[in-house]
Amino acid sequence: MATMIKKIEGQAGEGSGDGEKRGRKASKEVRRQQLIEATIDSLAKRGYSETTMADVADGAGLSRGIVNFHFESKEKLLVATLKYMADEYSAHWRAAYQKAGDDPARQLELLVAADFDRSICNKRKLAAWCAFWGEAKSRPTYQALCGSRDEAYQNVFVEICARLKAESGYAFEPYATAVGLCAMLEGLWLRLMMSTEGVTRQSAHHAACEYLASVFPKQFTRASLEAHKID
Amino acid sequence: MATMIKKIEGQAGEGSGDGEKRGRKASKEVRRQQLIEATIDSLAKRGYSETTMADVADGAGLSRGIVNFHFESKEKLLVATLKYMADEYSAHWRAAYQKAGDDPARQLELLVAADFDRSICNKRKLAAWCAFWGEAKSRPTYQALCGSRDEAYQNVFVEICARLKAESGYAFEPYATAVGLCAMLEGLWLRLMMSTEGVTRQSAHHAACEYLASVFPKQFTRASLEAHKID
DNA sequence: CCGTATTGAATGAATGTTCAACAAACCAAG
DNA sequence: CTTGGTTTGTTGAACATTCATTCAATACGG
Repeated sequence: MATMIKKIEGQAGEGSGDGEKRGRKASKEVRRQQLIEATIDSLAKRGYSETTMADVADGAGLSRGIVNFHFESKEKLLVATLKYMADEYSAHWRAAYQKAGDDPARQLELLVAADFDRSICNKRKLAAWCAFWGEAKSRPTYQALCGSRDEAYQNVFVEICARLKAESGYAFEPYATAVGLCAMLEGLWLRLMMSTEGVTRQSAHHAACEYLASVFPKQFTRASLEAHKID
Repeated sequence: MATMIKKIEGQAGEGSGDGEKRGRKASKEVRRQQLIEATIDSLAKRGYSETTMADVADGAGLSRGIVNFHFESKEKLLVATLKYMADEYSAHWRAAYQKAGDDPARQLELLVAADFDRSICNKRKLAAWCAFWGEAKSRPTYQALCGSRDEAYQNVFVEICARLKAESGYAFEPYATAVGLCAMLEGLWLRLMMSTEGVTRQSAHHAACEYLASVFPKQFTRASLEAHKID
């Protein structure tokens, strides 16, 4: 934690050259970041309904009233936390998508692998996501932020499926197939979070690869997917 | 609601012939049922964190203190509610499984269809499930009840996949394929609950069928699955 | 010194739980 | 079929607790 703060302070320091209140403002951002991380911790450890302002403050090693200073209310804190996670997730899969170049098969493989990357697919983050999902139905703000993830994400998969069908003459419907794939990825996340044992990041990724090999046999063999395992 | 109560009272009356305190005991069960239904309503409408004892009591049209009489505490009420839903779900898929006979392909088709049946796959129940999922990580009791659903359920799918592989010579791994399929079904539920529009029970079921047709081409054609659509 | 970040105690609202009083069902006796 | 007493279900107000929010006082960088 301390390391991360140092790094961010460093970045802010080097980043923009406007002096004056930069130090202050950077510190302010550091605090927000710090409190958001503590919020994710609390969500993962205690669940949404038992996450309290006091617990967040304690987790960040700060005093009780601090959260209402940096965020206006508990509601705002939670929205900021969800937004933070949504942005992080979005940036992560877009990076993988870009790295894959123009080959749809490679795009698919990297996008699927990205979903099981350590940096975003760990018990802590998964638990936090699930906590928000559980409340999303009754809160339009959460629903919008959780849903926006899918909007663009799913469209990319639809496009990839359509291209693979065109180039290899598959019989499937691109849209329905893409929806099913996205659902499977989310479902595997759910399982990773739920089951105490038996399911690991590796085995979940393996199940997804099994799907790729079955549905897109012209592009993927089980041997080739095996070779590109995640860590 | 009133209709349901009548029916249950009637069943209890006809059912067992031990007189004495039977009428009372039936009424007690009716109250529990009524309160559990009100709890599901509240979970769906307000979410887990905003579900209060007062709201449950109001929803059932009863007084405030009644819940602590029939259930010992809020915690116990919620556990009973989850158990109720888990039992209902279990009974539902087991019925479909039994109805399918011994043909693995038919078992698969009916099990998948059962997951999108109106009686269990509706916004109200889905929202309640998701509310519990969101809290499952931090509560061993919830985790056990949510997980027990999968235990037996998933094993059935593994068995079916193994038999289909043996009889038709597929290349997939039965276990990984079954895990992926179960995950997809859960993920589709999640999507049904999340997205305000665009996803319906029918389209979700369609996506699952698309998966069946892609992974088990020897057993399913898109045309045949189309013929057995759900209502 | 000025202004800003931070503290921690005080406050008030929300909520789960308890309980004494009340109502209704039940049963036995007249 | 009444009657009276007993058990059981129900009510709603009182209580205690938890928790988000507020704010006056304080520390500290510029």
